[in-house]
Amino acid sequence: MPVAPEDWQPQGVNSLERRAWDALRETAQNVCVTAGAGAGKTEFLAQKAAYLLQTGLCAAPKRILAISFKRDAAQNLAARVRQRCSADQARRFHSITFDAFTKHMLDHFRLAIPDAYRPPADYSIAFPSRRDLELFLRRHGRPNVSADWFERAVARTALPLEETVEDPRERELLRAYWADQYAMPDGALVSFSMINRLVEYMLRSNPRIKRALRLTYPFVFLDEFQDTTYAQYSLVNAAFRESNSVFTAVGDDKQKIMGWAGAMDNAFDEFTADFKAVRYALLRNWRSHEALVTVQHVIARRIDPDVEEVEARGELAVDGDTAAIWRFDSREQEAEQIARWIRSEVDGGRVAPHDVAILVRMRANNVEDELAPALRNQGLTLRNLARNVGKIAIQDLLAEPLTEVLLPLLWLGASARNSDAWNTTLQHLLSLAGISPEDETGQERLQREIGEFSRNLRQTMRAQPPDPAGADQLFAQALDFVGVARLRQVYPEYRRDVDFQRVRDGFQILMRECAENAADWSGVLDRFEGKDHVPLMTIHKSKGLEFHTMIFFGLDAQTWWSLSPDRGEELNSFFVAFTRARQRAFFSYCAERGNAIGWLEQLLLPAGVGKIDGADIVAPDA
DNA sequence: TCCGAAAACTTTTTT
DNA sequence: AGTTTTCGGA
Repeated sequence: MPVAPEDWQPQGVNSLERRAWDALRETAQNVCVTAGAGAGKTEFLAQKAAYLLQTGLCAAPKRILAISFKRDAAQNLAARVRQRCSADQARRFHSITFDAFTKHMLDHFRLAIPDAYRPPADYSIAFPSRRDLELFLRRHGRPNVSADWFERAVARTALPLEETVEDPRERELLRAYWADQYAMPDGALVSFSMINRLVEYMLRSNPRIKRALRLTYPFVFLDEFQDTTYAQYSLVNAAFRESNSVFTAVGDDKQKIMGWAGAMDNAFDEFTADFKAVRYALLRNWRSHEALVTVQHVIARRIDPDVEEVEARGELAVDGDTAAIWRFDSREQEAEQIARWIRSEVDGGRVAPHDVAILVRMRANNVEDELAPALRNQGLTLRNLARNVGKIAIQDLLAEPLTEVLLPLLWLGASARNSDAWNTTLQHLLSLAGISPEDETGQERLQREIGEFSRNLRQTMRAQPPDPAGADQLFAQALDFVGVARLRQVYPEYRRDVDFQRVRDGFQILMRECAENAADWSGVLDRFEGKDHVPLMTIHKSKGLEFHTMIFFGLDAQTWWSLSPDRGEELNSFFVAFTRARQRAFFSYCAERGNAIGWLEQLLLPAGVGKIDGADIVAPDA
């Protein structure tokens, strides 16, 4: 039974701020919501979805389409809506990545693509490397064309090329590229840029499909809107411009750090103009406490002089400095003192190692070499999330479906009565085996199988103390139980051998590493997940995350060569780093590498950020 | 094999 | 802007 809109109350939270409430109830016009760091962007979208679904404003069979860029963002949003709504309602909330959405459209309406550009049904997804593009350009006698430029040209140029490209040489080159990709020896290879162009073309040339899409989705959410590329925006235009579908675009211009990768310069302004959107800015920060928010505001104002002040809703829960610049003489001292500081914080019971994130601007691998030994001396482990195990980064591996399936399964062996692991495993295997929630005998059979398997696993683990060979054995056992063939059938990203092997090898390598000198198997799995490790990552990877304490490593002019007061995006990435902190934000630099950035210091020091001699952050014999 | 110059690279997601 | 890799000539 739908709730009347005026009676609807937010689900699972006490209240919404005034602006969020207004933006939520705006269902007749497009809205553009600026949600700064910690403003509760995902929560806002989940509440708006609940509002639309529960009031019948979006009544069955109509659906909400929510588009995110990253898989985890799409999954988080979907999970929150599932918590807030009935299963029936949540089923009409489609939270999906941009690329998954376009690929579904392509697969569903492939036959509607005009002959000249229609890919074969059995195409594979390509991730063309710079090298691939250079090889193509060389093959076609255009070695002087830059691969970067060409990549963007493919992404930017609308189809059909015969009508949209004026320069005949450029047209011929792009046409040759499409032809080449379709005629690869192992079958057609299509990149997501190409899929985007195909779907945009398909929608432009098929008013009926466009109409059906618009009728299916009267409400569309766009997450992290500041990172939209021109190609994605043109697809949104082709699909929904001047339609009755109502948009809710959410993001923060101050956190735009993907411009170099093709994000639009001014996505919010263009969207506001093209879609006649009403703008709202959320004014609360639920993540950080007041002292940090005050400093954040100083940086925010430098990015955008018109930015409104934000109300801090985080609670201060630490003594002493909450923001400071740490100055060191040498690299050695910098690494050693930071390690000792973390050690003393952990010993003092103020943080766990994984609450302290070390952020860098770039080259996390080099920083790992510098910091890891110093941390090891203090009995701490640094986890560089960008590090490759085999051919995959640890951070990516942890988000892979293979990991999501295998890890809970292994936990069943390593810990007794782990109900979380049991439920997750059951869910995964039910869907892998295609057993429906109504099929009780099927469910029971599967539960018995899982029970038997976990007993076997526990036996193996008891018989075999952790070591790399044992890790291999357990991994093989778990993978065998799940079934490689079934896994690869259900997850299309594993269809090609190279793609599956990359993930499988990465898992095996990391598990083997974690099994070395571990006390027991649950310790191995803890390590695998990064429990009690100090995370190290780039600012870009930290986007969307939060940490109790953030240490930014390398606030020197050398690391930030391109940072100047008027180079917007670099200041944005500094802002992103700062706003990851719930309680404390520290910035380190050392004289050996270069001075701290003068103008940035001048910005931070009057805002109450102290400059501290690195020798003083923790006593030498502490 | 060595040297110096030139070029490349840095920040990344996606089934 | 600085570091690393590649390349050409000896």
